[in-house]
Amino acid sequence: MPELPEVETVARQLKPEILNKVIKKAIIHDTKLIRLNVDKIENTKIADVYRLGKWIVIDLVNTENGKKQFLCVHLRMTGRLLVKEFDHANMKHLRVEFQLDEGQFYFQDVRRFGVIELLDSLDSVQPKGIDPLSCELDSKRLHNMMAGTRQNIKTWLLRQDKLVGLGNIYASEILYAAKVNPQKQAGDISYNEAKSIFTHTRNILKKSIKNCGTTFSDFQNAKGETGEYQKYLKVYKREGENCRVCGTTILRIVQQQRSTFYCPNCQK
DNA sequence: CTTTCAGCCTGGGCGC
DNA sequence: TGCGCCCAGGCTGAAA
Repeated sequence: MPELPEVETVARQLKPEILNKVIKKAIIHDTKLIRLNVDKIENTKIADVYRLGKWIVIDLVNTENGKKQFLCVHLRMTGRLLVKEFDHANMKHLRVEFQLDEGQFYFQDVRRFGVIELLDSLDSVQPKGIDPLSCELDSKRLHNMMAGTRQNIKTWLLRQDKLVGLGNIYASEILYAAKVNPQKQAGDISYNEAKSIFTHTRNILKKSIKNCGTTFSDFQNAKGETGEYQKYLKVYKREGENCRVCGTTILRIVQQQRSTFYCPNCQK
């Protein structure tokens, strides 16, 4: 599922392919995407491409009047932003195509959870939480943020108003690496545990970005390729298999309507 | 204020 | 072969 490393991968790959090109036309194939105002996007030059939380932001400048706009894309579950050439006949679930002065890019989404909209301001997509890769975050701040909350730590890690960018895969992987039981209350996390969670969050996200993210079934990067980080997953989707450290059977539990995978021996 | 939870959406996999 | 059912999960908005 697109979490921080997958979104970062798409933004990084997309940028050199479309930077400084001009959007000539957008064709919407899915009427659910009414928030995208097609007329206003014509003749806008792509000034930048980057990640903001789990959003991909494309800065646009109108070539006629200089007006700035932001094309914001949230992949949610199955969304893809693709720049590769397409055989249109085989292009299932194509939602929007953007025709450039040179080439094109596409938004494809099987399950239609994805969001794509043209905004005058970034206010509505500005993350409330802190980016885990930001230099503003450290162990002490993370520990302070958890103080007083009764939610379990796994659910807390998914809160985008606290940390931006973690999803179900990395939350399980981080807690396994940090040897913290996912059912523990966030408010009961010790400083040393918070420190371990902080360190492993950074390391896991960075390693996943290096490997172009995780692909379980749907994720593809901007060039239509899968990620590689699934090779390194220790607990996610490994229910019933053995822990690679101690051999104990990996468990699956449900927290907040979401699967959590963990080793009951390593994570006490 | 905090925390919980149904619903959105589709395709794949399973049991019968 | 096909039908019904369950599962995957990021996020919103309403309820508790």
